[in-house]
Amino acid sequence: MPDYKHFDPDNALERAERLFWQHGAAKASIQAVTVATGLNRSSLYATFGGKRELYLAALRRYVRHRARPAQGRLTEDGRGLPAIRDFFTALITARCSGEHAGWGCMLVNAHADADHTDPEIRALLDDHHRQLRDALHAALETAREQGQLPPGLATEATAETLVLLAYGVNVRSRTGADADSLLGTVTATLALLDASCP
Amino acid sequence: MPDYKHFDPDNALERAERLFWQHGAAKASIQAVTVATGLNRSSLYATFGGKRELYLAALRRYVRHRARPAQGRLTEDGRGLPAIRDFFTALITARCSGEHAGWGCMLVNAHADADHTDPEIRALLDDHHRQLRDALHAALETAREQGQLPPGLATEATAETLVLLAYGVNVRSRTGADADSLLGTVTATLALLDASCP
DNA sequence: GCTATCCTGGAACGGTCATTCCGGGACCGG
DNA sequence: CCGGTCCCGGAATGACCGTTCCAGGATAGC
Repeated sequence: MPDYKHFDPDNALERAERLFWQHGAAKASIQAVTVATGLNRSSLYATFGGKRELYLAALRRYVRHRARPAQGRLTEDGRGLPAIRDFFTALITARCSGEHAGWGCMLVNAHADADHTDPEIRALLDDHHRQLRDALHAALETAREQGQLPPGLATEATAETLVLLAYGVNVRSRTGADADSLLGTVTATLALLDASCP
Repeated sequence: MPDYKHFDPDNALERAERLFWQHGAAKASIQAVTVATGLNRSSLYATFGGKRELYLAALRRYVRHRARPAQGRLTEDGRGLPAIRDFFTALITARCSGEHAGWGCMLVNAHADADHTDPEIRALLDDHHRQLRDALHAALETAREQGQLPPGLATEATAETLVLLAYGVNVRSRTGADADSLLGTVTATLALLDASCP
């Protein structure tokens, strides 16, 4: 082994991830990535391949480091509806304040700004969608077992609804929507689930 | 008056609108617009200005020709919840079948692929958001007057929720989500509004 | 210390981007 | 029919895009 990498690939990938996340796949240029990472074009191409591969790697990193942990917290929280509420509260907080405020969700952004005909991207988006829906569905099932839900509720369709609501939150957060009105939608939705037919 | 325009500006704008709608602001090039419209670059620039102005004009045309009519139908439909149901049904049909299937909503796409820091774009998106929310709110108020809703329902927050649900539908339709699962979310949501506390 | 191997830096590539400019021709008012 | 005015066609511009290539330097095994 004659030489070693002089940089941390995952660190570089994180910079790229943030660039793609904030500005979109089309508008974030390789040049911008080299500036953000301090890497040379050659190293970038040698490590990740072309731009498409880099974007895909960044997207996968986003799933691994951002989406999956949040989803994992939801899955491991056995409280039912309160778990769902906390999931949305954390989501809205992350979207409206802190370092990534106004960036939305990279996966939701990818629906619009990435090549949504690319089968690999599409599979990734579909995969994440399914997982989030299943996690919400499991939480709803838990809630039902604990008597938190009206008896006839269609948990599967409701889980899908909650995913779409989360997508909506992510979309709107990009124009700087205020956290309160977004939280209001969650409160209203959960009140509907919770208090109906008491 | 020495000369007249040899083309219909609005027709050209419609072609541009479709291009931006389908592919996004960043990926649709002026070259592609000239091909789609059959116009020369000169005519394009003389008529619309630069790319930013063309995109804004296309966005405004989308609001005028696509978003506002749908919203108008909702506003003029005095039936309350059935009006809301029909609004969503028409939305999902338009998103999942026909000529524009898989294109999503140009306004929702703009959240991710346009420059969401541009104040003019942001104002346009906020404006449309407010109008759709108000239309849904009015429909909910009508529903309440007709006894279709549970008494204590927060119609404002619920209207905002429905807008976000619509955004979610638009996002997911871009990856080719099937209409049935999207319709299921609407059915579940309306069932929650309708049947709760009967 | 030598050598073979890989990484790094920087230049260079062709292509495409948005934008501009000008010449030629078509039209309308007179 | 004529002249002035504007539109259309096409070429040209400079900047930036993603990608490739090559020379030089650093390293690990021997």
